[in-house]
Amino acid sequence: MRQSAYFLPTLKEQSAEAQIPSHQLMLRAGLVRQLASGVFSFLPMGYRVIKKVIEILREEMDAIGGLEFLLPALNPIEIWEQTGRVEAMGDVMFHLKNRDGLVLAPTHEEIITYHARQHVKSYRDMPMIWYQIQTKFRNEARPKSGVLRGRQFIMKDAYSMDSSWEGLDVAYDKHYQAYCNIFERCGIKFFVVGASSGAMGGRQSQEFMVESNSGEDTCAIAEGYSANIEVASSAILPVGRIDENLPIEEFATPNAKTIDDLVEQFGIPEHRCAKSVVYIVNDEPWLILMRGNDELNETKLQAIAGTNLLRPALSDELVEFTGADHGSIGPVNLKKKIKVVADNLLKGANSMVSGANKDGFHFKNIDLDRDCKIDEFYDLRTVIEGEPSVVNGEPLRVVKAIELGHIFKLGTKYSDALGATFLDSDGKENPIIMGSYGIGVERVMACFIEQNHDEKGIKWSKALAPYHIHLIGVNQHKSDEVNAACEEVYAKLSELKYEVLYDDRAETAGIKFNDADLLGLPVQVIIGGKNLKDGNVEIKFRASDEREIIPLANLYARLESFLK
RNA sequence: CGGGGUGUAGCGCAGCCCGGCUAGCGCACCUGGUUUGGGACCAGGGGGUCGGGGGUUCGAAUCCCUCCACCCCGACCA
Repeated sequence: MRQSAYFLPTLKEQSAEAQIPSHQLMLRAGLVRQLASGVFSFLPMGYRVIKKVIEILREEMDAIGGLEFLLPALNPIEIWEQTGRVEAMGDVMFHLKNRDGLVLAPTHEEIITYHARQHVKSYRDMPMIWYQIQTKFRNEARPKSGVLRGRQFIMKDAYSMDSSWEGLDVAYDKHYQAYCNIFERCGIKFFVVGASSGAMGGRQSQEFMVESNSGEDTCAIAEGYSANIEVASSAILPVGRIDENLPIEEFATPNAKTIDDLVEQFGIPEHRCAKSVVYIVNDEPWLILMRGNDELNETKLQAIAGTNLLRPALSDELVEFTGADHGSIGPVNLKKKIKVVADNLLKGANSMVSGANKDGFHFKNIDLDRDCKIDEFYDLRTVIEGEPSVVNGEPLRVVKAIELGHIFKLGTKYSDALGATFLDSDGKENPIIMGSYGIGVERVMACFIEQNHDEKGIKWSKALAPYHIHLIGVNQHKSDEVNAACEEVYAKLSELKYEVLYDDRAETAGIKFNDADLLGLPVQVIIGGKNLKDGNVEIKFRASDEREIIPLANLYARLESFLK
């Protein structure tokens, strides 16, 4: 492709709008332009990268037996009502204003299940893997970070259908391996974490993550262990018992509202404090007891409660249920009998301090076994950097990460809701057992750039590069010899089927070099009078920024050995 | 949805607080000339509803009201 006839609007100056490297570089290198908040146009060069990503996705999905569909973004709302997800999605789902009964699909479990119900009627019809690479619409409350969180984006979404749970395990493992292949082929460094299934429903799920300060997720990782902070646990020791088990005693704490206050004013060790919070879970109050200043992990609470309809109680609710306001709540002498759950670290603990359910007072010497009734114990806390890993005690690192892909064992949530059943070999009707697997296409592109750039621009891998070779004529419009050599090399490279971008513009050398480094094609072939008079050309490898000056005659062999 | 910020030529910005001649600068663009291996130089030129609406004023990019868009932090997030 001749650059003189191409549309590649590179920018010398940086827009203040773009805050993260991938967003800045996608704008500067002429790959994308923003049309509205969370909505991007892909320009020809950027779309070539998208197509490279898509082709890798397609090859790897086909390799595990996936069948490619193209499902509509416009969906009848009735199907979504049958699975209860109109409510679950809430504002995230786009609804049309001038046509009742249609929504824009944020994902496609419902539609896949709908078609499966029509045609997958026997255990002999499975296993099946159906996938598509298609545009999703999500009305994000706050789009951000360029294409990383958009209101419209391309997703590779796949769905497995099996007649047995063992079959689901097989399909899940196939996707796990396919995803590893995909990200390795793209040249992205990633890790996999155990994750929460969120509102998707289902059992096991894992996320494919890229460590990045631009990420919105937080993960705890150590050798042999990695988990989303939403589900991560650690081997930190329980509070336990001390020998001196004194009788429970009330004491005045007029100026202590927080655990920190108790620690400061009364010298109580932080881990001997039990913090109480009240949540309204499905309209039912739960008192939740946590150690010291441990943070309640709401995602874990949602998983335990089996609902995401929960919220912290309001002040007047606190008084109604416990008898006290914030800062004086505890598990002993609750005004009303409400459900009490506690973090595992508090199991069997004694000599604890907690609120007395009377404003301005706390109890000390609480023995959780003796003085109050805890209904259930769960892992409810959010892990903290440095805590020992449950695998081998190594300290956990807590890092920010971008979610690139997510695989779920859905189970029968959607097949149950939509009545997608099959007959097994005994002639018995069963719901189809499903899995769901997604990769954000733009995120793959952005994550690659996050990991592969320098101050001058992008450093594309061969797999994702929009073109492989950047042929640069240095002042070729002033030299017939240079121009002739460029034209000859361009013709030859085209004949050899290389993907070559030929910068034949009448621009100065500096502009061409800087544009080339910004765009970041893997190899630059630089033809100028300086070297050409000795029969040489220069090649520059963008990833390493190494240069070689070689005889023109050797160019093709050198390129073949590099790009092979 | 709460908090903060921004909106002036295609892009990046100044001017606004403290109202006042024809609204500026850099880049880009057009014409002519000189240059030519890391974002050249000279000369000339085109391009503006100062985000929209309303108000105050002799006079508004500038002050007030209101709406909108975009960015950032938080909440939320399959």
